[in-house]
Amino acid sequence: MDKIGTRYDPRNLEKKWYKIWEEKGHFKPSGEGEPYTIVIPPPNITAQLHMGHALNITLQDILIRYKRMRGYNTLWIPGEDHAGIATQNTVEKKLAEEGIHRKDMGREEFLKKVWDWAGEYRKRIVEQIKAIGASCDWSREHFTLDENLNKAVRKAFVSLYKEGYIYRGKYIINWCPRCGTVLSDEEVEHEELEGKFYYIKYYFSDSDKYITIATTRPETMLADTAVAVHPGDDRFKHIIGKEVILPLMNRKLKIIGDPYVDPEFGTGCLKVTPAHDPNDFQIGLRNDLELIEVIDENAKINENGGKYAGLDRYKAREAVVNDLEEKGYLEKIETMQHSVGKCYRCGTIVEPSLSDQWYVKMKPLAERAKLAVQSGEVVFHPERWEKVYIHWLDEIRDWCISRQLWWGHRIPVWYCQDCGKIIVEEETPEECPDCQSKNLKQDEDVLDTWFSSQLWPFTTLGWPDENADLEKYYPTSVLVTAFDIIFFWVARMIMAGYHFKEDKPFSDVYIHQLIRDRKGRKMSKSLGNGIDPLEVIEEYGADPMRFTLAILAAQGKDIKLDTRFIDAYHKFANKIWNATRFVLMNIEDYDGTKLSEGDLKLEDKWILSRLQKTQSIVSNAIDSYDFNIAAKSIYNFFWSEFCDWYIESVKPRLNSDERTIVQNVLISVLDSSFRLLHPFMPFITEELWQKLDVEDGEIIASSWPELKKELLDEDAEEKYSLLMDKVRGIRNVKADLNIPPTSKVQAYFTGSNPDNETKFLIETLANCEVMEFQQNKLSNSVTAYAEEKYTIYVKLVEIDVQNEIKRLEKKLNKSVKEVERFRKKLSNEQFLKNAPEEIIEETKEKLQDATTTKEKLERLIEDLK
RNA sequence: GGAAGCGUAGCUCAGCGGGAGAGCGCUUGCCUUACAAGCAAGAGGUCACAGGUUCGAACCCUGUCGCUUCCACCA
Repeated sequence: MDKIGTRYDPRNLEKKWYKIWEEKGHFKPSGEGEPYTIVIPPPNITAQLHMGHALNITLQDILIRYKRMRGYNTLWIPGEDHAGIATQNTVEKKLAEEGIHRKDMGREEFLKKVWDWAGEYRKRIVEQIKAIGASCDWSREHFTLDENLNKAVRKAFVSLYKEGYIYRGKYIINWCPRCGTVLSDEEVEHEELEGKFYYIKYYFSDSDKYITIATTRPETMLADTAVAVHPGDDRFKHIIGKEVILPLMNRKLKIIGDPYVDPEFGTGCLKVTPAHDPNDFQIGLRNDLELIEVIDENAKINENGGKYAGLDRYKAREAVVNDLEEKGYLEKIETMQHSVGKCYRCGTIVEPSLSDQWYVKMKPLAERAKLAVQSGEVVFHPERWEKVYIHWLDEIRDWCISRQLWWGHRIPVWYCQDCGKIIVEEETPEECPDCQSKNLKQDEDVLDTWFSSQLWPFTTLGWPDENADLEKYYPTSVLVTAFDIIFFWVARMIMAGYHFKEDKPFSDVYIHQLIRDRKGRKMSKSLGNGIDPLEVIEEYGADPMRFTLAILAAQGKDIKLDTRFIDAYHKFANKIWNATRFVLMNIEDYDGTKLSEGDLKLEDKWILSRLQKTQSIVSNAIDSYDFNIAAKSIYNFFWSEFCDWYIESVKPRLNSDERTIVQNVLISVLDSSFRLLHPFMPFITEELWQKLDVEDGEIIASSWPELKKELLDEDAEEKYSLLMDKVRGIRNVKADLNIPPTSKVQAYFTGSNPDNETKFLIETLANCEVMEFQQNKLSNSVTAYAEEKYTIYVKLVEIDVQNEIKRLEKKLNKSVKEVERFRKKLSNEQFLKNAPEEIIEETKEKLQDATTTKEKLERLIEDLK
């Protein structure tokens, strides 16, 4: 038997075991049993692994390891996401440091650079995922920009196009001037900011009267093509059809009536800028207004902006406001709160602009996805996220899928340069089918990253090729993710699953929390409040980190993480280590003799019964995604019941002829505990299980403990629990009287004398001598501890009688209150009439017990006095 | 403007109809030969507030206040 050190040191053992598991092929599906499949939410290659990933990966790994041990044919497919904008930004930034712009090097050269970079970072993030212990099948690793994914993306695009879901059109889009691309509505984050509300006079063309219009973006007035009022607004009805002169630009604007205008807001008059505001664009369509663009793709005023051309949008705002003021057009400026859209990748304020983009019609796809959740085909855990999901689907708008980037799946669309034909095909066309021209040009844009991500649950299984894997593992079992990507990803996967595979992509969606710092703030680089999982693993080990995350994974909305917690569960790992050390030291001579009927003592029956119950709780909890309950339950069982009570109970027997029996139970409980703990703490359990040497192979591939009903023993549990009370009673007296635990006291129990087994245990655990009961009286050498079922007299050398009276009176006080409460309850006729029989019985018993205790205490105090 | 979640011990949170729980922190006593990263014993709570339902409410309902978040085109 190998010896182990006194301290748990995760450093070497984690890397060692990960390598062995992988080499032995334990991460691959066994090929037998019912399939249980998870596809990993592919982390962005730009991301440094953070605690959110750690939580996400830990929970998936718990499920996979648990199911693997339960005999499922488990498959966990790993992979990474190419993260279009984020990656391109990162590489561009790097190039900028060398003074290079991507346009200088050209598309091909730039992409080569990105691929190099991506290769490096993919490796890095894979290493980080492995460090957490993720038991995924690396032979099936995928990348969202892989060739087979590209094939899938092209097929998806072309079929959606041919079925009429994909269209191209010129609409107002969210433009990020920093990233130089369009963003989908979901990629815009809104933030409430304090802004200014400018009131501007627009004079009528035929009089010296004017109307006042309020706006937060005066620079866009350069592109105004109308003024709108509500058609039912009595104040303005009569001016509809008249014209005003646009200040600074001296353009004539027609006043139109449009129901969009809210008479209550601002002045009730709205300047209409169809090319730079989504609502104004709609008004423009309804009223056939001219579109004038004044802001270019770099957020600068273009040549249509007259003297302001070339100015940045904010500089232009200043200039416009100055001029307005100077020329007397500015009535007043107020401050107001309004929400501003920002790019979710770089934080730049987005510019609504007119642009030609590709869209997916979402309404028809959303219907099926909605039904899936309403009918229970796909179930969210916790359930409340279903509302969020359904609501989004109800309000869904078309999805802008083109991006003006280079890093991504290029749109499979070609334009004939001669006849203008648009060709949408999976394979690059040779010539134009209409005019046979070979002068074709592929669309410059790429697809939104989420367009490929939505196909992830089946592209990772080989789609669009039909194959055995797809047949066997689709639909997958569960998707584990955080709520922040329900719209981006979860909903779209469900839509895509039904559309392309005619089946759901997964049965369950488990939504976990976001990790925040201990003050509840987002972890971010700029705040410097991040906790780096790799540093945590380095300092505490992956196992304690995993256990911490699992035990904190209750159903709230975020986890406020503090390294204090990790420290606590690091101590738990150390406890496991040392308990094992103790057992190993005591089983060196174990001869392999199995137990036979009748060998077991009370404490053996008790711990084995407790173990069965713990097993049930852990299994049920994992089955229902209650990771915290599972972790807590095994923690309590192991530390408190096994270490603090069982091991302590059993120490003397290890030096007796019962040694073999105890060895048996120790090994058996430890073995099962390791198995129950393995999904949570894979490394330490593997290491120690090997030392225990109960079975060949690795624990990762061993079986989950079966519930042994014959070991459930309510009698033993009750008896042992009473014994625990008695032990606590004696310890209590000793502690209250400052008697060192090492000093042995004599204890007498009222009622029947404890049997030998119990007597022995009490003596062991409370360090006392249990004496044959005799009629005691309290005195300056005898004190007592009273409970309803017994009284313990403790014999000592000398006692401070006054202190002792105080101590007992304090207890008495509690008893009196209890008696009162139960008595009152039982004298309530309504209670007796309505409460269930068993509750009434229970209450009666409680009153009886409390009364007994109270009377005993009164007598004891009387004795002392 | 809608919607959701949360307010329980000093801190972080669990419990979610029948005697207030955990970890950390705190107090006291212990180097009891697995572990001082430990053992034992404690102190500490009108379960945000106000109503209601119930024999009984931290738990269910309504409202109020506070914190957080999501959605929404109010210029």
